[in-house]
Amino acid sequence: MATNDETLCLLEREGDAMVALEGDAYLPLGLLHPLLINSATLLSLYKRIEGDRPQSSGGLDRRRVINQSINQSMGRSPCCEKAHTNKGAWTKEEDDRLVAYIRAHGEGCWRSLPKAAGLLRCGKSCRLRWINYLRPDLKRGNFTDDEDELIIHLHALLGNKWSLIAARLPGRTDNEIKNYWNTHIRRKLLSRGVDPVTHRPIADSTEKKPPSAIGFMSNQTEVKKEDKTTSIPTPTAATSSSSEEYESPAWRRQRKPKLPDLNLELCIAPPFPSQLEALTIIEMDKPPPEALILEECWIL
DNA sequence: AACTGGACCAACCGCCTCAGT
DNA sequence: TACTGAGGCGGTTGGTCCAGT
Repeated sequence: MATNDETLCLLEREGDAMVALEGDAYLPLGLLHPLLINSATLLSLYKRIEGDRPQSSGGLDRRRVINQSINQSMGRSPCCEKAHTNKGAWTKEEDDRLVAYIRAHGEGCWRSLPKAAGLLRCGKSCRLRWINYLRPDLKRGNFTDDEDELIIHLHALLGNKWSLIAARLPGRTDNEIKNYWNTHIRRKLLSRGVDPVTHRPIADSTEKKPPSAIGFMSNQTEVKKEDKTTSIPTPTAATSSSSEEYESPAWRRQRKPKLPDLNLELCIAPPFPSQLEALTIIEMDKPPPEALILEECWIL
C-alpha cells in the first residue's frame, strides 16, 4: 500500500485509531504527526520493532517492551552529577545567568550549558526553565476564551499530547497548558456536563474507555447503567496512561467497529497553515473489514 | 490569630525517541 | 545492526498562596 505523506490509510484496530503500514502492520494515529514524523520515519520505526513479531497484532505491544529493554541494557548514566546540582526554585541570579548565556550562545547542548554558564543545575532543569519561563516569546497572562476553546478542541483530537497542543498556541508552553487544563478547563467541561477525558456528555461516558485521542465508542453498545454516580475523576485518574486499565478484554468485546468520533467541525484556523498537511485517506487493495474510508482529513 | 484545605503552578522524575557513531 | 546519549515528553510532586472556619 502507499505510505507516502499524502496517502495514508486510517482504520480502527482493537478499538484504537491506527494508521496502516505495509502488510498488516499498524501504528496508533496518536503517534503520527506531520510536523514531527513522516511516513518514512514511521516505517523505519515500525521495522525496528517488527522483528519476530508472532502475529499481526503483537507488534504494537512489543514496541514499549523493546524500548524498555534497550534502555535497561544501556545502563544509562544520569543526565548530570546530581550531588553537585541545585534543585528547587530558581533564583534571580540563576535566571540572569541562564538568559545571558543563551542570548550570547543560543540554545543547544543543554548538557554542557550549566557548566559553561556557571550554573549548578542539571541541563534538563536549565532547558525546562528556559522553555517554560524565561523564553522571550512567552505570552504571560490569562488564557482567553478563544484559547480555552482551541485547547478543548485540540485535546478532543489529540488527547494529552500537550506539546502538540502547545504548538498550536503561540507563546504558550506544554507545561502551562497541562496545568491550565488540570486546574481550569477540566472544571469548565465538568460544569458543562462534559467528560474532560472523553469529551462526551457525562451521562454517556461513565464507562472507562481507552485513552486514545479519538474515541471509538460503539454506537450500538449501550453504556451499562450500573453505578452511574458520574463521579468526578481526580486529576491523577484523569491523566492515567495505564493502557491495561482501559484495555480489558471484556471492554474490547463490547466494542464494535464504528466511525471515529472525529470532530470534523473543528473550524478554528491553525496558526501555522503552512505546517499542515492534508492526508487523503485511500482505500487499500485489500482493506481490512473495519477500514474507515474518509474523503479527507486534517491531522493537526 | 491560628489552623485547614483547596487551588495553583514551577519544577522534578522517569521514560521515550531518534540522530549519530 | 547495535549501541549511545542528548533532547523531549507526560505524569507527578511539593511549595506557596489564599479563602474559609
